[in-house]
Amino acid sequence: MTVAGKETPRERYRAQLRAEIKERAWEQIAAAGAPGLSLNAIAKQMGMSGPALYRYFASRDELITELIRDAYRSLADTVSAAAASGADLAGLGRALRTWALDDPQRYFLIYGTPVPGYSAPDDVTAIASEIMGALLDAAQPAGTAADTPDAGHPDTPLEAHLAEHRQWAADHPAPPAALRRALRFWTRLHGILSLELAGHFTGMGLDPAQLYENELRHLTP
Amino acid sequence: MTVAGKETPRERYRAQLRAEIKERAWEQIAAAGAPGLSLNAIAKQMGMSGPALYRYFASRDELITELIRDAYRSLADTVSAAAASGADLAGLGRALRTWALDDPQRYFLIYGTPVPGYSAPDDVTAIASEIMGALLDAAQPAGTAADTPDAGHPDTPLEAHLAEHRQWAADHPAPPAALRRALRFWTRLHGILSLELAGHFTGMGLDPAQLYENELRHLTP
DNA sequence: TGTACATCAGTGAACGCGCGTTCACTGATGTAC
DNA sequence: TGTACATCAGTGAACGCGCGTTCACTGATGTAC
Repeated sequence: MTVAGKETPRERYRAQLRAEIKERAWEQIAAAGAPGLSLNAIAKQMGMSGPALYRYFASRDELITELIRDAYRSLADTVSAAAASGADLAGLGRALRTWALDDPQRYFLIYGTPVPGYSAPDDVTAIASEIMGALLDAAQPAGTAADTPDAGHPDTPLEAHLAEHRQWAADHPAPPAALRRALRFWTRLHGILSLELAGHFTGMGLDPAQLYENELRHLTP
Repeated sequence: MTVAGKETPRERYRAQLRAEIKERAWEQIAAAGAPGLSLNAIAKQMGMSGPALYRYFASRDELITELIRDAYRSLADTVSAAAASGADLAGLGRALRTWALDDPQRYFLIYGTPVPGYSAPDDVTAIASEIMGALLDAAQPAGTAADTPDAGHPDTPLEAHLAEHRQWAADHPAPPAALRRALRFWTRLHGILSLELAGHFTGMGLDPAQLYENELRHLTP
């Protein structure tokens, strides 16, 4: 960071202000959810007039799109960092939960209720498969059949399906069993996590941490 | 239905119009998501003026609250009906998916991104535990230790936790293993389902139905 | 069966608000000679 | 080092819009005698 290089003071200031706008945007989203995001409200909170923000973002939609991108990026970095530090699947799972609890609305911006008309920018699919790639790296060593002769051969219809469509993991060359493991890891943890973040377990009097840890312990099969 | 009884024509008309307002509300939610729900827009679509709706709902919030209640009720009825017709856990799972696919935004109104300030009305927790009760009924016969002498004794910390806090299932007297099974059933299927409804699998080129069926097949452990 | 009254559905005007966005303009900051 | 010009951040007024909600009122429907 702080490469400075060709960065003029004006560019630095621009980047700084863009960053502050995003920060305030995240605060607003945390306080009222993404649909309540308002450029005018952000401007007011920053002590400037509404139209001023249009120097930094072409429209409200562009700002939201950027926030979504940043959310994906942040999650990918978190997962990759955990994987790089030698964490196993369970470790990645804990990193995921920590990241989600850190800002629930950021999690929901990625995995929450979709807005019927809107669809995420194309380039986030690349980041999404980067995330799945990190999961696959961690799923592989412990993969059920990773070191058996048949490692590359699917033994269930689902594994066959997954092996045929590998775009979601940027054509990662993991054995089918690992593909299945990684995907199941993701869907199961998302199940508990999204219910936790929405407060459903609290309403039921249950401890989400215990449910989550228990699910982590049963990832192998 | 059609009990008529003491129902005056005026009451009948009122009930009918209330129902039509709700129908239009669901259409709007399906088209633009819950945050885009507007009383004025509903009125316009029904060919009447905005203020007219205030004869039927005290406020926008009251309408939404009612829709949430109806969504819970509809899901509870669906699950109960499946259970009553002798479906096993997998059968309930398929009923759940059918119900969700029938109106994704209705599913998200219950299980989707929470609005930071808002909390669901108190009485829906009763319906929520009715749902869990139906799951437990179906989870019990096939419960791992349902007919062993130790049926009532938890054999994991999680089962102990679940057995101590049974409010979420209206104090249903199921053995701990069944509690764990039912809860896991719910969180895992919700994981796949919510990702499917949000379109994440489509973006990945995967077939949600196969993932779902595969997960259903692995519910026993 | 007919009249007098009460109930209630629906209207139209109005209030106050906040939204996204555009536009012409001021004033400060940087660049070129 | 100083002047002339271009760049660009930010302002304030304005546009058009839709929102939730209130209020006084009209007109139809039901009720009581």
